[in-house]
Amino acid sequence: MNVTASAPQDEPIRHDTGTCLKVSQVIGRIGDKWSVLVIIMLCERGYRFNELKRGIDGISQRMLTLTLRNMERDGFVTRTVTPSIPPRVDYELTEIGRSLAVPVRLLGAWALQNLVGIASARESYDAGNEDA
Amino acid sequence: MNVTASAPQDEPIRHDTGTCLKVSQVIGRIGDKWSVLVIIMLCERGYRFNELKRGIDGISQRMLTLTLRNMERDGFVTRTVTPSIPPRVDYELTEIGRSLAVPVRLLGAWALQNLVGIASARESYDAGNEDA
DNA sequence: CGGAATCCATGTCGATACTG
DNA sequence: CAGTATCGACATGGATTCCG
Repeated sequence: MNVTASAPQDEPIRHDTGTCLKVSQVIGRIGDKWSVLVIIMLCERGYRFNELKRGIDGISQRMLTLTLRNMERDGFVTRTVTPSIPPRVDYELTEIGRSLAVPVRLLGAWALQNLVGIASARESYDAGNEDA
Repeated sequence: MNVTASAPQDEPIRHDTGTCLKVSQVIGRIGDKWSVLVIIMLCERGYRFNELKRGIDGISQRMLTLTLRNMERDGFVTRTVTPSIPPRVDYELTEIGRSLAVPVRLLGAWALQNLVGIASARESYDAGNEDA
């Protein structure tokens, strides 16, 4: 384990901590509290700031701003300002953002299929440990 | 947006905040700092505690324990104790854990392909904002 | 070896208030 | 409308120490 340099070509897919760390970081980034919701919502079409805010139940103004800023920084969304009165700001997924949406939705589909299993696994676990 | 009940059957895949929230929670769970690394490493084969610790560069004993506990609780890994001296504890993915590994690896593959693009997007963004 | 317990620094997030 | 600024609560994570 811990192949920091390149693997010696004698194995299919090596574990490589360095690479996996980066992968983990990306997943950690979109794994924050709101990014996935924003991505999935923007899959449909572009949205304005307050549309997103209303669509994503429970998100605060602050967190929506921060989430969008991070996604913009990573190149996942575009931010289009129309300097009218009142001002109008539209967000939409970039090409890379849409490509990200694909595996994200796959993970989402997996989550949906396994929600019940996970919940019951937790129950069993918690039940088995409460007699400690 | 915000279809809490069922969608009015006139659209293919509705956004449904309630469902997406659960999805987001699952992604948030595996989106923590270490779970993905553990999952990917356990894909190869079962590992002992300290093997995992050595394989995942930078993880503390505490975080490995917590991560494994959470994954065990969700039913992703099994924990097998062999009460020898010294004690031996083996971890391996369950069936559901292996099925989770599939979309996780897909997301990982996406991350690998887009690492460079993301990095350069950040540079552009940071460069464009430093004159503010 | 495989933890559990404690302590502490930092990060994350929500609520609130203010701005152009 | 679409933010920014500030604050405090809470969660996350690392270091260290102790235990069976």
